[in-house]
Amino acid sequence: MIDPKHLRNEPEAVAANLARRGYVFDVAAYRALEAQRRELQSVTQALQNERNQRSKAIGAAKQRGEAIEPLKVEVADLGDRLEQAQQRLTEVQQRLEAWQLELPNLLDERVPEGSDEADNLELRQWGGIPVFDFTPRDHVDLGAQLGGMDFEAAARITGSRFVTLSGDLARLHRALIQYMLDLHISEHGYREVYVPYLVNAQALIGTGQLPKFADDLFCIDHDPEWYLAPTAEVPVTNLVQGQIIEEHDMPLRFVSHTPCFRAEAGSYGKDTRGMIRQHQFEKVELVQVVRPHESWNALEALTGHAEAVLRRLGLPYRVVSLCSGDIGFAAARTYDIEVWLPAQQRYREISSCSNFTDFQARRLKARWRNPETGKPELLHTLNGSGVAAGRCLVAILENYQQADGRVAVPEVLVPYMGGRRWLGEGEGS
RNA sequence: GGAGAGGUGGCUGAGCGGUCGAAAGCACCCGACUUGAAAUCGGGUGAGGGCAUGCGCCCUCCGGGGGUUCGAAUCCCUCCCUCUCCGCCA
Repeated sequence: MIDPKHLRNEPEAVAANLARRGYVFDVAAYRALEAQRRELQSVTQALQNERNQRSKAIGAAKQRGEAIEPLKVEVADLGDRLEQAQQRLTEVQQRLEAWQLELPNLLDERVPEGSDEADNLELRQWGGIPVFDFTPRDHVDLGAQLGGMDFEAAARITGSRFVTLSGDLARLHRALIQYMLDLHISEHGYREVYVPYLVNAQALIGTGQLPKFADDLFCIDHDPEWYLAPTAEVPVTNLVQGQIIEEHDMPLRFVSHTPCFRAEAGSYGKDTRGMIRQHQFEKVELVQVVRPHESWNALEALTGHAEAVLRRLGLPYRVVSLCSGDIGFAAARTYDIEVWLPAQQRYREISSCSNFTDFQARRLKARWRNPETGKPELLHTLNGSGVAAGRCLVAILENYQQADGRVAVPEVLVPYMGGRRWLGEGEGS
């Protein structure tokens, strides 16, 4: 949520910022509603004040042993007037709040202008693009040849956009996750957390998935409604929901391995082949909870932590700064890390690292105690994939493939693979 | 699933329907004492919001929602959560 005070004081500035996203904020309509709110609130509070005074007077009179019936008659219609005013105020307040919950975060000024993916700004590349003396196969073909990647079985069990892995591939997938967790815990200072995969609406509102993006979520038939978490960002960031964090505990750095569930509504016909876009995938997520003044540095550090995974795995990648038209709802600034996929001859997103500034914190009522003021103040939240396991598996298969269909195991994963150096030979394949 | 207890400020914990936003303690801040610190003493200290934006005035908040009442932290209904015991169980 955008700071309501800022919204009130400078709606034009907010509108101008949001316009960069292509979001139209109707300042006049907002002003009108806000004026209504102000008027109704003043009236309501005046009535409440009167009620309080009268009630106190009645209480005092009663204690003096005076008759209170005449006093009660005087306030007979006060209750009705108050209730009416309150109802209208509540209605306007709810409309305002609903509106504010649908406003995306303000963009940082460094976010490049643009309308879509094509306008994202490349910041750096790492690793040479591999050259093959044969036509590289994609991960689906490789998986079929290696055995153990079965989309048909998953379709029987559930439907499209699911996969089953078995043997070496299942183990490699698990090895990746273990490796990433170990790296972030032992070298990057994160604390591992285990969290619920089913989350309630309030948690999703807190991080910004609701109310606007309900179509992207799987909802469970349960009262109250529960949703399958689309990313660990939701349960992990909500660890600080409603909390006041002491300064000496900050910054908080959490890493969590979870499955992620996405309805992928609106992506029909997109990436229908293979594991790139699934309803269910595994991810190792990095979340940071920081003091406001350090969040921009934290974004650089967090992105570096995600990059470290790809460097250690020897996977070529680039980092792009998402443009104003492509950046997510809650983010003030986002770096996407894109890994090279030889079969597609292009970079594909494997991590997305964002600074949400105080946008999520305001929705979450997540605060820290600022020692300079002694008061609880909104903190800043960040997160990034570190990294998506499914897509990383794809990248390893495609980048490490050999002419004969075997796949080399990245050096750092060998210990996690029981010493195995090759997929496609020996037991397990 | 069955039975019971409870959810109050940063924490612990009081609170006959009427100056209760809430006692007390802890923690914290300021001051005094002290060479300094500790201890002690005095004072202060919840959050969100509206109007004024000089001081200030006012509203809301005692798990969530609804109700009774002139008036609710206090009574009623309902939902959620926590704890204890029993049952079942990965």
